[in-house]
Amino acid sequence: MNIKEIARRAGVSSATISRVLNNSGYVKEETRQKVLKAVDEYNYVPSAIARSLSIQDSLSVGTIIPDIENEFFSKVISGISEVAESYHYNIVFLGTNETLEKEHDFLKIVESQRLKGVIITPISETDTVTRDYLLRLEESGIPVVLVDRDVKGAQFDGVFVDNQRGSYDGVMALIKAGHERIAIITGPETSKPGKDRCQGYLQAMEDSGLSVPEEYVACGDFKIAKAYECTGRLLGLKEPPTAIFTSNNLSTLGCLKYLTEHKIKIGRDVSLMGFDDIDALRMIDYRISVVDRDAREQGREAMRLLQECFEDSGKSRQRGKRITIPYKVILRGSEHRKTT
Amino acid sequence: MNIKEIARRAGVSSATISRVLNNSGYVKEETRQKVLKAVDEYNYVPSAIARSLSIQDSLSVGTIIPDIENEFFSKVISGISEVAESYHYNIVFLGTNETLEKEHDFLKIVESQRLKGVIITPISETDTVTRDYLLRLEESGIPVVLVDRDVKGAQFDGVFVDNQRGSYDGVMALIKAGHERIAIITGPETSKPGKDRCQGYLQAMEDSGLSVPEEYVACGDFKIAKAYECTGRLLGLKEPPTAIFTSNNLSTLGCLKYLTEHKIKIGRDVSLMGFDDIDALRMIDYRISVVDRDAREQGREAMRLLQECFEDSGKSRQRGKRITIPYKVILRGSEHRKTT
DNA sequence: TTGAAAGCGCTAACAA
DNA sequence: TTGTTAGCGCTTTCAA
Repeated sequence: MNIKEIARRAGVSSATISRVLNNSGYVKEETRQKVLKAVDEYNYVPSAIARSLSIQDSLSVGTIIPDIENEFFSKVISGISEVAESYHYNIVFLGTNETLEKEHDFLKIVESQRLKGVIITPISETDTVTRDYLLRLEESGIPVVLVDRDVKGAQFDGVFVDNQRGSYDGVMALIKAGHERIAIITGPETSKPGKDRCQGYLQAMEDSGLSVPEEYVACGDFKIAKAYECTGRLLGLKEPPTAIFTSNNLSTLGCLKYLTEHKIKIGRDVSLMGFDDIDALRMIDYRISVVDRDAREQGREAMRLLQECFEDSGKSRQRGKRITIPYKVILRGSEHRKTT
Repeated sequence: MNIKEIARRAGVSSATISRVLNNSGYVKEETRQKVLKAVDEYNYVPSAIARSLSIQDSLSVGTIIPDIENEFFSKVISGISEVAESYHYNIVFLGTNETLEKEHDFLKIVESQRLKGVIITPISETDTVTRDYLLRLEESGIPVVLVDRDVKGAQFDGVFVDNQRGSYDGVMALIKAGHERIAIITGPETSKPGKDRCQGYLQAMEDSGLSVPEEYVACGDFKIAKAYECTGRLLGLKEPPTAIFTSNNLSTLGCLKYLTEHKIKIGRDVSLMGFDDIDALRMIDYRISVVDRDAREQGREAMRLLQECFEDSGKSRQRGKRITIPYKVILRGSEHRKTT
C-alpha cells in the first residue's frame, strides 16, 4: 500500500493524501475525513524512507558508544533516548566495543544512512581518522555531539565532566584520610577522561607534597580484567600503596574482584576511591567511596544539544557549545583506614 | 555529492557508478579504476536511503526492549548487535520502559521506517494490540523474533528459556536446603516469564507438599522499588517466610536493598534465590544463589533467527522456529540457613 | 561493456 | 481547495 494506491481508494490525488497526513496546505474538512477513513481502513503507513529521500532529512540520529554493557553507557543511552523520543527521533545504535576500526565503520554508516546527527563517545582523543570524519560530517550538515570523551584538534559540541578536578577531589579525600602511598589504575592512554583523571591524581599528589613512584601508576584500560591484573601488581610491590584510585566503574570492579579473591579487606589492608558509582553495590550498602555524576543527565544533555544544533542549522552555527555537568565526591568510608 | 555528480566527474554514466559500487554487471577494469578514483577523490558515499527506496529493502533491524538499564537487556542487545554487525545490519534501538503505549508507537515506527525485521521483548503476553501489530508486520514481510517474552495467540519465532522449569529447580534447591515457608516476589502478571516463574514456584511447592499461603505470593513488577516494598511486606507477616524467591535480577536487588537497610542477614534471618545473576555482586563474591542463563547468547540467537527469516523469505516460511536456551542453577549458599 | 530512462514512494511548486 | 508533475538519489531493464 503506497500513497498512490491509497489516493485511488480515497478518490483523491496523492498530493491531498500528503497534505492531510502532514497537516500542510489547505484541505476541506470533508476531504480530510475521507482520507483519514481510507488511511485507517487500509492501515496505510507512509514510507519514512521515501519521505526522507524527498525532503532530504531524516528522523534518525546515530549513537556511537563504546560499551553498552557498562552501566555508565546504558544510562547515557537511556537519557539520550528519553529526550530523542520527545522529538520523535529514533536512535540508530552502534556499539564499538572500544575498537577503532568499528568506530570508523560506524561513522561511514552515519553518512551513508544520512542520519540527522550523531552523538558519539569517541574511543581515542588522538585518532585523526575519527576526528576528520567528524569534521566532514559537520561540514556536510550532520551535527556532532560528543559525550564524555573529547577529541583533540577540533572543537565539537559536547557534554563533559571535569574529570581532572573530579579525580583531584577524590584523591584529595584519600589524602585527607591520611594516605601517603596512593596508587592509580588509569584508563587507556588514548582516552581523554583517562588522561585527565590521571592528571587530577598527579596534581593532588603533587599539591600535597606526596611522591608518586612510577610503579604506582598502573596502566589500565577501563576494563575489569586489566584492573584485576593491575591491582595484583600494585599490591605485590615491595612497598605497596595503602590506597588505590580506580579510574572508572569497571576498574573499580576489577580491583574489587582481586581484593575479594585474595581476601584483602578494604579499610584494613587497603583503601579505595573510584570514579563512577556502581548501582548494585549501593543496594547492598557495600560502601565504596566514589566520584560520581549523573550519567542519564549527561545523555539527556547530549540529545538536547544535538537538538539545538538542528534548530540552529539555518543560522551561522556558532561552534563549541560545551556543557560540563557537575560531579560529586561521595564518601562512604572506603577511603579510610580502620585503625583498630 | 550524488551519483550523477560523481558520474559526471568520472566521465561515465550513473549506471556504471552503481555497477562498480555494487559489483554488479560487467565493467571494464579500466573504467572501474576510474570510478573508484573519483569516488575516493570526492569522498562519495552513496545514499542508503535512496538505495533502500529503489531496491525496496533496508539494512536496519528494529530492537524493541523494555529497559536498557537492566543488565540483562544490555547483554541481550550486546549479543544482537554482535551478530547484526557480522551481516552489516544496523540496529534501530527502541526502549519501551515497560510502557505499552510506547511499544505500540515503536511498532509503527518499524513499519514506517520499513525496517528489515524486528526483535522484540514484548511487555505483555496478552496485549492484543501488540500481537496484531506483530502479525501485520509478518504479513507485510517484516519478520518478527521474540526475545525472552512470549505472546499469546500467535506463534512467532523466538528465543526463550524454560522459566517454569528454571524456577522450579531454583525453588527446589531452597526446599532441599530445608525450607518450608518459601515466598515469591513475582513479575508483572502480564508477563509470560513472570507467570511461568511463578508457576514453577507453585509447582515445586505443590510437588513437595508445601502449602503456599496467599500472602506468600507478593506481586512485583520486575523492578527494584516494588520488590523492596514486597520484601518488607513479606517479612512483616506474623508468620514470615524463611526463604524468598525473587523473579528477576532487579527484584533480587530490591529485596537485597530492603534486607540490607533493615540489617536482616541472608542465611541467618532469611534465605534467598533469584532469577538471573548480577555481575557486580559476583565481583565481590557476594553470594546469592541464582537461576542463570546466557543473556548475550540469547541476543545472538535472536539475531541469528532473524537472519534465517530473511534467508527463508523466498520459500514458504515455516513459522515458529522457537529456540530454548539452557539455564543453570548456581548454588552459592544463600539458599541455606546457617544453623549456628 | 556502457548509457538512457523508468521507477521506488513521497513532497512541494505550480496551475487550475 | 485540489490535481499534475518534477524531482529526491539510487537500481535495473533494455538497447546499443
